[in-house]
Amino acid sequence: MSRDREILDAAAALFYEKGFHGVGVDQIGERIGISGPALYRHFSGKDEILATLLNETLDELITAAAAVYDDPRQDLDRLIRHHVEFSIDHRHLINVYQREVRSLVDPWRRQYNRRMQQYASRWQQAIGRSFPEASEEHVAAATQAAIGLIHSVTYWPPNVVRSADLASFLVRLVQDGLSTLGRDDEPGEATPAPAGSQSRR
Amino acid sequence: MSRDREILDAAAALFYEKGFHGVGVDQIGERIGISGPALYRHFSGKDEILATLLNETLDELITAAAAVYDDPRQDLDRLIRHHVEFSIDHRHLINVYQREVRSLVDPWRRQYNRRMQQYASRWQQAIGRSFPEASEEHVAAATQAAIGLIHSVTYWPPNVVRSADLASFLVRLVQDGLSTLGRDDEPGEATPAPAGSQSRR
DNA sequence: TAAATCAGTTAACCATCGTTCACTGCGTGT
DNA sequence: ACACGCAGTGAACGATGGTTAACTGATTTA
Repeated sequence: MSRDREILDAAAALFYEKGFHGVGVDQIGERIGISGPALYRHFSGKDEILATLLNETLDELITAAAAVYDDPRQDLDRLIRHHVEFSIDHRHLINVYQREVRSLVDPWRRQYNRRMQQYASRWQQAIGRSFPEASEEHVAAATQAAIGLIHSVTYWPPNVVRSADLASFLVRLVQDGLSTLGRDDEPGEATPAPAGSQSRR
Repeated sequence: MSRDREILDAAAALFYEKGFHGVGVDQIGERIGISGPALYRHFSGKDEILATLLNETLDELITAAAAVYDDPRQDLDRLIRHHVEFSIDHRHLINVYQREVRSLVDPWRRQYNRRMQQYASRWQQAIGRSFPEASEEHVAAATQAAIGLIHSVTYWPPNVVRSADLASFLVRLVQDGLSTLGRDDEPGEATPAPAGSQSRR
């Protein structure tokens, strides 16, 4: 395995444990047997390590989201399943991404937000096509909700994650949540349950 | 408003923007007009500020989750709605909580994890009672998923958050997602695929 | 064989950060 | 009037972190 990869993996693991600002370059080096400033032979600095890490994740997500079937539902299902599996397999990468995008500095930050938005709009398209009657607003919200739900798996306690059919279960959860968009029961109270639960607003 | 409150609010806003380790005590003080070490007249240190912040959040969540109706579904709905509204109203607190629990140091950390687990098991109880046929494993996973989905709202882009019925929409999303637990279609493919939407090309 | 590049090392630099210290007004109670 | 505690201040300290510099040994290249 190349040194660059070793460094990236070690950094990913440490960022996951202590956060970007909570980890020093010495610790990153120590984990792979080299120490301290040797990292600067491979990266321009700590910032670039984080940026590379996040860009790699986005690369994979975006390319996997590119293929488009004819049937929108089939397409959406594919999107969901891939994102679920990726998020389970790369728990700490997704987790680092969520917590540390704000730690990116400005050369990379702008480009990053652009690409993330691009990925999100892929989702939004797939969801919008699958539920044509849903309002633009609801589709946008559902998009964020779906991705957010999947990402949340990176915060779950480990004993809950150790479940054989976790991936399939998560996929179904997302699908059933999204099915809200198919039912247009806009007016009235959302809760099917009997009266008693009061709602403000 | 008391000084303590001012400090806590300023810290919450800054932690939300730059993360716990990305913010200095000087910046916190500066935001409310005092500067630097004046904070130490009110808190024992930066750590205590974070701990107080997170404890406050948990206090409200736990006390609100205490009330128990007779009907489990009604109870669950109440839980969902409160958590949704709280998460929307206190976006940055929830966000800070998610990203920075690991930044807590050991006096507080242990106590905190215990309380959070307590809150999660309230949810798990409510969900388990509402869907008695679901397996323990699935109930645990669904609990994490529901909470995670709601928390994800704190990462959404602001323009998506600005939606009038966001709260109700989120509640419905969670309810519909959880309804997966009611259907025990373990074997076979998950996709229900009602042929209501065809792609026109 | 000699030169150049690569991938490390240790030491040092400078900035920043959390925290402590000595000190200062300012109300308040006696 | 006077002592006292509260809530500030600025300066200083020790630790740590990211980065740079000078140097070294092995491997590749001319």
